[in-house]
Amino acid sequence: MIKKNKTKNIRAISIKKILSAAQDEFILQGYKGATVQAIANNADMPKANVLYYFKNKENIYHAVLEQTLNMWDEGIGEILPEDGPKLAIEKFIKAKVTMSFTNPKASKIYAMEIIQGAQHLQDFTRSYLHQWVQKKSAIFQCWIDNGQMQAIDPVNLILLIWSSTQHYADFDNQILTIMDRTNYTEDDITQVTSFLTDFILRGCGLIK
Amino acid sequence: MIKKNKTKNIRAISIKKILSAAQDEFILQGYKGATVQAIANNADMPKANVLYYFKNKENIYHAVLEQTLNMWDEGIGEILPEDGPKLAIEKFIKAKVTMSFTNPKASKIYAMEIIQGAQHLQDFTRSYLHQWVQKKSAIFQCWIDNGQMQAIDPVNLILLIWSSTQHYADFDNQILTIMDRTNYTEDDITQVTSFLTDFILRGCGLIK
DNA sequence: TAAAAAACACACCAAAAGGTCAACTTTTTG
DNA sequence: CAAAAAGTTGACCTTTTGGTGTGTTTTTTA
Repeated sequence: MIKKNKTKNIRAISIKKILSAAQDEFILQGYKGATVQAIANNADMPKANVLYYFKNKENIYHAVLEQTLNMWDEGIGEILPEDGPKLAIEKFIKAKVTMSFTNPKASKIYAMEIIQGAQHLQDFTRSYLHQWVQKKSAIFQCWIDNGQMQAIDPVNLILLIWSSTQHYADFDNQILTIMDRTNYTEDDITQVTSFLTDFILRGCGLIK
Repeated sequence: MIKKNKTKNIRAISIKKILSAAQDEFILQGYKGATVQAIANNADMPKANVLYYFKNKENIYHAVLEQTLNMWDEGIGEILPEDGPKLAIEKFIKAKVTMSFTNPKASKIYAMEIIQGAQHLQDFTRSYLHQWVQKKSAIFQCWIDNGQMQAIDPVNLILLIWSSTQHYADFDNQILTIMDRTNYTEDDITQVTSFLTDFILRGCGLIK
């Protein structure tokens, strides 16, 4: 039993190393540009060993993508009817900003996949997204109908929150260049959260 | 003289065809994934002919990138001190939204380049951007100091406008999936412009 | 502790792709 | 109209790279 854990660990650790190395490579070089050899070097193991754990490059990418989608899913935040518009938006923005700053790589992989036409994304992922937006839009619409917030198109609002938060992850290079810095600091995350929260709540007419 | 124009035309037309084909390929496949052969097929000419006009693949990409940056530059819009905050922001948003809908490909190429670490972008481009933001921020700061608008961090404001407008180009696939459609319509551009203009002006406290 | 299973790793192969070359055609020039 | 310049193209070469095969070592099992 004790020994069984050892190989399980070897497997788990190896896969983890490979996926982490692969994520970096896929971001930097794109799907085709990332070579199995480079991933192997990055993971400190021979190429054949990488291909022992994953049949081929596409499987590696799929695993990275799956990991990414899980993170995206976890970090998407929740919009609950009982929270009301103000608190719900605050929570939503905070979740997304936190995600962007703590896991920019997942955001980048996802962004590249979508920009390139979501060639590797399954249909169910797409319909899942569609449904998510549908459901959350309905909640916003309720609040609008109840007079809890003014009439603002919920879909466009969701898109704006997504784009403005994810931007800090996807375009970190550009933003850091603009700010004349090399890394985000702990401060940035709170600073950006408060900027976006204020701005968007005001845009929604929920604060003055 | 007349004859001279003929070859000039051949050249111009060929280059145009190649760059257009290349842009599509680079978006769909990434830099490494795009093959000269595929670009040639797409442009309806043999590979050797493509390489007659451009020494190598990197040069093709550089030409596409240059074209992209020029468009980005033209479409960036202007922020003029004499316009005052309200009109300036309106113009800025309109320019960016129009760009996103009429030339999504340029936006995508640019986005991918930045996400991947701007490996092919010259330093001067980066410093240019830095200066642009610096200059425009100063104008916003002036308006704030003059009491023409409330104190909102100009850099984050510019980033929000960039991200929220470009999102419609870069993530068009996702957005269309969410909306259950296959193409943007003429209407979308005006609809999005008015949504973003209202929302952002309200976020800036420039309208109620 | 010995056999089986899992992990490791070198050497190799075949296909893909970037790029060159040399011959040929069309257009321009004077 | 003839020579030069520009454009076209198939064939070929070389490097890269995804993937396999085979033998070895380590770990598990009973």
